[in-house]
Amino acid sequence: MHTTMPESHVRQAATAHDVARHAGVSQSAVSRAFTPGASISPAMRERVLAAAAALGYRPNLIARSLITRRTGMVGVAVGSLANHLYPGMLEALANRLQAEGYRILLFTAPRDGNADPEMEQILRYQVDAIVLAATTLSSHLADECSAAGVPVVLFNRTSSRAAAASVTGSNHDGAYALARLIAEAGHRRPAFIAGPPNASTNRDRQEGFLAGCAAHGLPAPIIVPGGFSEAGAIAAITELLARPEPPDAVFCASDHMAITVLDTVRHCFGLRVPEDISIVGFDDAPPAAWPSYALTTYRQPIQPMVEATVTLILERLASPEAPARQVVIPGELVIRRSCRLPPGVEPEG
Amino acid sequence: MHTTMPESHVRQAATAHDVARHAGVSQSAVSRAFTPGASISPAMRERVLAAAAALGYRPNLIARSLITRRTGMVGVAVGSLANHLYPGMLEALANRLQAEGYRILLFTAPRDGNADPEMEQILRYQVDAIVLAATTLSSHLADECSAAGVPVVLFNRTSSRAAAASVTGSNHDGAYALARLIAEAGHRRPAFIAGPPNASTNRDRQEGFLAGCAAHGLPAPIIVPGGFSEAGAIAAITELLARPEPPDAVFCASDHMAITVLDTVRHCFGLRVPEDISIVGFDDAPPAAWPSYALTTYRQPIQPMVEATVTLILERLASPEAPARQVVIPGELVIRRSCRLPPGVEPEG
DNA sequence: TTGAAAGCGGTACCAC
DNA sequence: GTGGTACCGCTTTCAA
Repeated sequence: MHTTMPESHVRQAATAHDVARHAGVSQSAVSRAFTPGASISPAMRERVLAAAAALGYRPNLIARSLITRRTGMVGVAVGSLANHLYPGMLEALANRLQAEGYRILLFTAPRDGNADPEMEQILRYQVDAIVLAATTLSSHLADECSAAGVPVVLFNRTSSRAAAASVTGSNHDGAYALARLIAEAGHRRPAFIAGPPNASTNRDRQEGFLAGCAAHGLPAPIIVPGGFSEAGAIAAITELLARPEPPDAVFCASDHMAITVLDTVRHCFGLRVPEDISIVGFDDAPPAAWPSYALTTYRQPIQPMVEATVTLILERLASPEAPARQVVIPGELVIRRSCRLPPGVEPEG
Repeated sequence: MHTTMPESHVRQAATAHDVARHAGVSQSAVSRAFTPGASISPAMRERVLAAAAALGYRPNLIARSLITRRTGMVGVAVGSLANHLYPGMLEALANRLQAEGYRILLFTAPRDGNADPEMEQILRYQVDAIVLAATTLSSHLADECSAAGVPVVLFNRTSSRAAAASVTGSNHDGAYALARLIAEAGHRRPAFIAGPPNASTNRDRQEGFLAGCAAHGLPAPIIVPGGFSEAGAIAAITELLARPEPPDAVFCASDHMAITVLDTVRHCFGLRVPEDISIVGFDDAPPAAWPSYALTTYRQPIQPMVEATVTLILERLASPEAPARQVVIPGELVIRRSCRLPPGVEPEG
């Protein structure tokens, strides 16, 4: 003999109304019981909570958002997760955002380019903010979001438009530092395997590298496109090594490409790194630290970058009228063993 | 003297009502214009669409979901993305789901164990379905979801409870096949570096490996816990190599651990692989194929697994009463160079 | 085909 | 502190 249904499958979910009836109180009271800091007596809250538990009630956050105008969802657009920098970033961002009471609505930019129709959807979901972490996404999209009044933070890229906030590593300075390291280690023929020309991240690294080479007495590097992809990187290094005067130091615009290049150089061309050729990357993605690679690179500190991203979001949510800030997180040179060392310098680890 | 605001920033987003007024029609008409297959004349639709474009109207999917009872969101819970199998899985799943008109609401299980409070949130968001891809999440959670009437699919794990659908690779058979390979290559002292004992995936692989060893004349393997983590894997291999009779073949319960073990064995202990010791893994995660590792492993085919996951979701959404299916996707042995070869067998690549 | 009106499940303001 | 009620933005009967 039982009074309440024995919780069978697929019952219609209990609503605040059901709970109110069950507890013999108003529906408003139910709402208050689930609103931290609302004006409600302990006795009442107790009573409501008991009824809620009995019915397996769960507040409908979607319905709530309709009136509060906050969904608690942050749209995150990522390109390929094949770049080893992004899985860690995504996980850290999700954790940090969860701690602030937000969840990630994830959008992946399809390979074949045009992500705009999908991005249109992201706005229809009334996300509270958007993080754009795909180098390939048009900045037109960022404008679209800003126009819709949704705060946008560009992660690991910038935009010429002032409306978008952004968080990046020190791309220019990092690449400059790598050029200097290469010069001081006595290399004479630098090369640069580039990412997509329209990616701000790639552009800044290229500029920094060229400036660094020039400043430290190196000739202008050979520049070959690699497109931030494995296939592109292989094609690029193959072309470089086919030259009559192959480079003695190669800077890859991302660790992802650098790892591929390292493997290719060693296992396809039988070269020793760094004795025959030095390879450096950018990011300090996890595999860069693996002993098999021991890649010399420039770190983009994920945790601080994520931290800054969340801060920017919260800032703009609090005061939408404030100007968008562009934050640059300083990185650091990580000297391992894939690049010849200048006199007196020791690798880490 | 203007009638409509000149679209400045942060205007309140236009609603269907605004569009209706602007077009001089009813709000219902606006709704119909944006509902494929609704009963509306071309002229009317045209008129509404024009007004919508003029106001920058975007249908509010959240409000819609309140009445349709479909949010178009699928909750996905992942553990650490450090396991290289998951980023690819997540990307593939997001793409596939997007093609079906669904987006991913992402939840990450915090390191320190208890994910239940966060999981409670996932249900409050009224997701249409849930994918559990974290080995560490309690299956109690899966029950919770089923009880709430939300279809659940376990990815890369199973549960003893019948309520949850699941998709896994052929863990038992794969591990069995690896044991056979090890035996036929002439090894005599097998070891197993295990994952968490309560993970179904680990359990199945262990059972398969033990069975395979027994069936092919090998002694029972030494079993050491590795916890699916890098630190655990290092501790495990260190312990194994300190034994008076160290193993000559080590099966790691995941590629993630196998990669770490390979690096440790080579760079910390100065051993040659596979001449001094054979290492095999499970998953065929991307780094397994990198030339520096050339890891012999058993493939879990991500694409078919994701496909099956989406199919299961769609199935259960269409007929909630149908029994939950447990799908096993067959894998295949991937023979590379981290394990000694049986006579006559050639590595791939 | 079209418009009016009743909700969907909550929150917030209003008196009491 | 509590209950009543308007309303968030949309879909969906129901008549016209």
